[in-house]
Amino acid sequence: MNSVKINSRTRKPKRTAYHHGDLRQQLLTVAEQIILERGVDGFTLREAARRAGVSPAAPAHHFKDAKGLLTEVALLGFREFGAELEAADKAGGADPARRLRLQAIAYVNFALKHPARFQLMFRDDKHDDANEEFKSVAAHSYRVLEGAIRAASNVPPDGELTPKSYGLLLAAWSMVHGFSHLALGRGLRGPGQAPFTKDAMLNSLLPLMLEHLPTSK
Amino acid sequence: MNSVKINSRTRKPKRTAYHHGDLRQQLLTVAEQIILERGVDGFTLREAARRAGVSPAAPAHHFKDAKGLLTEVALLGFREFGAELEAADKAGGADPARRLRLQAIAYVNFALKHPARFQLMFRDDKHDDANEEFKSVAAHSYRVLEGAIRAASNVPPDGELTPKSYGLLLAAWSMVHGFSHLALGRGLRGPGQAPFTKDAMLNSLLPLMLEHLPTSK
DNA sequence: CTATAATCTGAACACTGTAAAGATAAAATA
DNA sequence: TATTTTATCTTTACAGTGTTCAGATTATAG
Repeated sequence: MNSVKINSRTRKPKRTAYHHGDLRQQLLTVAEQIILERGVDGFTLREAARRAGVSPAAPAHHFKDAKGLLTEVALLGFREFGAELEAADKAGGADPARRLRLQAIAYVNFALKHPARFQLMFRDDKHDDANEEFKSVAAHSYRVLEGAIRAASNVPPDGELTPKSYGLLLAAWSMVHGFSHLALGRGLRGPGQAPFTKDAMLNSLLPLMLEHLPTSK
Repeated sequence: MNSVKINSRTRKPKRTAYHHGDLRQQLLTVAEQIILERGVDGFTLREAARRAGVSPAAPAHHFKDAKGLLTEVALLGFREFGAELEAADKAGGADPARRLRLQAIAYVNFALKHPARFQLMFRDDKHDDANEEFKSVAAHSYRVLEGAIRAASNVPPDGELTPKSYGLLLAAWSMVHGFSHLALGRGLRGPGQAPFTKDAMLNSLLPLMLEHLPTSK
């Protein structure tokens, strides 16, 4: 018969070996599944341990505590988020308004595609303040946005943002961020109180709103 | 000497009477204090009971569960919120752009003055979906904004919003909502990573952003 | 004055995060 | 290879949580 690789850990098998072998990574994986299924606040460390097939105390050897684990998940989220913003920015070519618009779409697109991850990323109370890498990765996403604003406002990369350009940045950021939050909540309702589909929000509502995305100098 | 009213319940006295007398109201009061001190997720029902000087099981006689209590707090928040939006709207007189701008300021002002309450109000997972009164009160705030949008877009009170006017509504709402969220988080930082004061956010940053608040038809 | 209903307590249960001490196995060293 | 060291995981335990249930107490209605 097929000889099966001993200790092949694909899903969540009842582990036979005393050592897991890949616990750190698997905890990150199941943590993401849990917050997707149960929401950010539905996450529990014990449930994560359970899904990874280890005891409740095992995660402590890989993460300081529950917050530490979630910070790491949020960090990974910001990595992907920043990369997608950057890709959108590049796709905008030399047109500042287009760069900004494509970034805005990428922003909301990410939020709708990874709702739990996105919500976690902006839930400060679930992050470990002391994690410098997290702060650095999060700051990178900010700088991608700032780049497009600079281009739109003719502010050189080294100089400080002018008040006016900072106002533009705040307006654009707040707009996409607020829309993402509203879209992920229960507040946005269509006619007859029916909730919008994600598709409708992304392809109908968002374009309507982006008509009002400021791009001026 | 001064005769003291027996059982005068001003703060959190060790209650002598078996019945509290005003438990429902006091639970609402201490709940608001708790989320202010410890954040929305720092709230526990047992702590609320402790502060009210009753047993952990007592709140169940006035609220279905912890969610029920928080829903009530959020409801009261929306009452005040709606009233402040309405006042701002009225103060705008006959000028639609001014009505919108004053509402925007009132929106952010409320968020910064009552951070915990505001965050609770928009944390769907902490609300009881079945509470019709909550939904109704929350919807009222929405309609205040909608009113100003109608005025700005020349849409009569009975007709449906046009796509364009709905885009305007989404843009304005998202902008103030997103700004409020960012302002209450740890994301917004000034030069040298120093956090902005609430005063700076309200009186410097917000006006800068509102330069880009759309008001067109 | 009595019966009923509202209100609150105490004890219990099933959870939670995390700490401490010990078991196991892998890796490093001799 | 044999032994020590280190990393990883388990077991046990503790304090805290929300909520339920049976009973105690008091207010209210009849």
